[in-house]
Amino acid sequence: MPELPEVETVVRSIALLVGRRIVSAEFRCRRVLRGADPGGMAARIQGRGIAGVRRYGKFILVSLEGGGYLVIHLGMTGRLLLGGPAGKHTHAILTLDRGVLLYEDSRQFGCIQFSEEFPERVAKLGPEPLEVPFEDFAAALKRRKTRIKALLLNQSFLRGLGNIYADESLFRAGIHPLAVAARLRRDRARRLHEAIVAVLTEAIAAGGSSISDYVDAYGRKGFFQFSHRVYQRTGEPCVTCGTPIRRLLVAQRSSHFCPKCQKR
DNA sequence: ATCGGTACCTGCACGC
DNA sequence: TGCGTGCAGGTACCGA
Repeated sequence: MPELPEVETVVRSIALLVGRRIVSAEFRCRRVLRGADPGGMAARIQGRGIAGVRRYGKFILVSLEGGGYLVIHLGMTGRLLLGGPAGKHTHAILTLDRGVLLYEDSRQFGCIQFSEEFPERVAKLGPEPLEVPFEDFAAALKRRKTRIKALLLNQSFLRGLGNIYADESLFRAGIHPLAVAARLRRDRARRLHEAIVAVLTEAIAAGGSSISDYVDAYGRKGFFQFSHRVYQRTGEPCVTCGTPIRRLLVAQRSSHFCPKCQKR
């Protein structure tokens, strides 16, 4: 679910947590702690103030007063909610000096971890797609022989794109998902760079895409799903030429494209 | 060093 | 009503 625009929307919706204090913490699921001890982790964050909330690709870093970070990834079905009753898939409850923050994740692909240092996993990510200069992007493309769709999903290439926005960007750039990255000519790389920026910017403005269960911290859905041109539109007519949208597997992920507008 | 494939979970839509 | 199948915004890990 949550790709860069959704995570950005969540981060903006919890920005008001800065300055509040974590009074107590409860962790109910070892899996989303990646094996850490629930009690020990709660003890380390209880009583600490929240100094900042930032997004790095699809990661959320909550920096704590006195040092250290809560490192949160929403996986496929993760949610951060301000208030509301805890449910079957509530794995973490942070009680604040004002309000409560819940972490829910039905598939448990996401995680919450505590790190004293800036986390290695985040440091290793590629550049932000909305910030990377075109020359850097083009040079990185040239070095990769993999298929462009797989590369766009690779977080060490760019951080934050997922299946929806990779497909939507490739459509807007007129590039076939199986095109080899290193063989893209400069003008096509330029179109792709511009398409990524445009798609992500529009999606953030729309509050992200709510396919099934994505909501922000107030439970509000996004509405960029109404602007998808190819993602999960298999068989429907291309908005540009009317050709039925096709689906194929690339790197084990569904890829949606127009066979006429996106030539190999 | 890079790849493609598989595993990890739960829930839902669908056909029978 | 229930059961089997396939699919879903994600990453980590394996062997080639």
